[in-house]
Amino acid sequence: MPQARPRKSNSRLDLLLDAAANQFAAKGYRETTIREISNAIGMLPGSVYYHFPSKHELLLAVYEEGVRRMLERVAGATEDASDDPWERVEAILIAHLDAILDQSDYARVLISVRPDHVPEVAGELRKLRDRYEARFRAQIDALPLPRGSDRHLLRLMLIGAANWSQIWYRPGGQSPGVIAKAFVDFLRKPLANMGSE
Amino acid sequence: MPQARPRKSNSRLDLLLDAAANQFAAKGYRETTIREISNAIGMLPGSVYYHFPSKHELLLAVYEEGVRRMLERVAGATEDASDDPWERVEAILIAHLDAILDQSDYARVLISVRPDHVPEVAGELRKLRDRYEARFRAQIDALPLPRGSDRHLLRLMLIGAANWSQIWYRPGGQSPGVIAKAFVDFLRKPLANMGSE
DNA sequence: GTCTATAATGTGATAGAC
DNA sequence: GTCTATCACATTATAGAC
Repeated sequence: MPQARPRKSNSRLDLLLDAAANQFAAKGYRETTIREISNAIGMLPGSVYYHFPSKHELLLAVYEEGVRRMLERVAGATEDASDDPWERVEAILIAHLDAILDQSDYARVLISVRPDHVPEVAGELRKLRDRYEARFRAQIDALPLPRGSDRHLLRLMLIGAANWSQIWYRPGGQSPGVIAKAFVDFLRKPLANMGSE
Repeated sequence: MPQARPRKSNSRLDLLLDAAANQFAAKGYRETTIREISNAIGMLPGSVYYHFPSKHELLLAVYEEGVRRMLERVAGATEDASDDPWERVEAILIAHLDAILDQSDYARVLISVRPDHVPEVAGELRKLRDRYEARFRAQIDALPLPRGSDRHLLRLMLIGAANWSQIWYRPGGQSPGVIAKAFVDFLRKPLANMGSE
C-alpha cells in the first residue's frame, strides 16, 4: 500500500476512495462489493488491491479521511461563531448535520457504518469516532449549565439525535440548519412552562 | 410458509425466530448467516426454508414480532403511568430504552437493522417502524408546549437520541431508566438559566 | 418438520503479464 | 498502476428422501 498521500495524485487513489465512500454511504459496507466500487470509476476489481490489501482496510481509509474532513469543518464552524457558548454548540451542530446529511460521503460513512459490524477493524473505527466526538465534547463542556447536570448524557443525547437524523432525513424537507437550531433550542429553552413564546 | 402462529408451537418455529432475532441483534443482518441461525438451535440450514422462503422474509418476521412486543410494552407503560403528560413521556421512553438496550432481541433488531440495507423488504420494514412510532407520537402530542413548538422535530430528537444509545450503551453503565429520565429532563427543564437546581 | 446433498451464485482476494 | 484471468471459499437456496 502506498504511503502518506502525495501532493499531486499520480494515480486514481483519490477517485477510488471517493467511490468507496460514495457506495458505503449509499448502501452500507457489507452491501457494497469491491466490484461495484471499482467499476464505478472504470477500474477493475483486481486493481483495488494495489491500493489496499483488503476491503476493510479500504473502509478504514475512508473513515480516516472522514474524521479529517469533519474535524476541519467543525473547526471552521467554531472559528466563525460568536462567543456565546450556546451559539457555538449550535454552530458545531449545524456543521455536523450538514456534513452527515448532505455534503460529504465520507462523513456519512462515519455515522452509518457501525464499527462492530466490521470486526477486523472495529477497534480502529471506534477510536476514530471518539477522536471526532472529543471535539464535540469540548463545546458541551463550555456550556453554563445548572449544577449537577450530566454533561456526558447531554452530549450523547445531542449527538445521538443528530446522527439518527440520517435515518429519517430527506433532501426536500427541513434543512440541516433548521434541524440543528431546533434541537439546540429544545434544550436551551424551557418547554415545560407554557406560553413563554 | 405456515399461517398465523398456532397457540401451542408444534414445531420449532418460535425457537428459530428467537435465534434469528438473537443473531441479527448481535451481529447485524448481513453479518449473520442462515447456518449460524439454524446451528444455534441444532437445526440444519435447509430446514429453515420450510418455515421461510428466504432470509429477508425471516428478518421481516422478526421485525413484525418486534413491533408487536414493543407496542405491548409501551401500552403497559402508559397504563401504569400518572396523568402528567411529561411523566407519561418519561414512562414510555423508559419502556422503549429498556427494550432496545437490555430486554428484547426483537426490539434491538427493530432499531439496529436499517430498512434500506435490506432492499427486498425495505418498504415493509419502514412501515413497521412507523406503526410503532405512531404510538410514540401520540404521547408527544399530548405535551403542553409553548406555541409554535415543532412537535415533529421534538419527537424525532427524542426517539433519535434514544435509539442511538444502542451505539454507546454498555450493560455496566447508567441504567435505561436513568438515561430516559435525563433525556426527558433536559427538554423539560431550562438548561440555559444557571443555578436553578 | 427435518435432514441430506448439492446446485447456483456471489465474493474477497491472488498471480503474473503488461 | 492497471489489467487479465482465476482461485478459493462462503452463502443463499433447492430437490427429494425420510
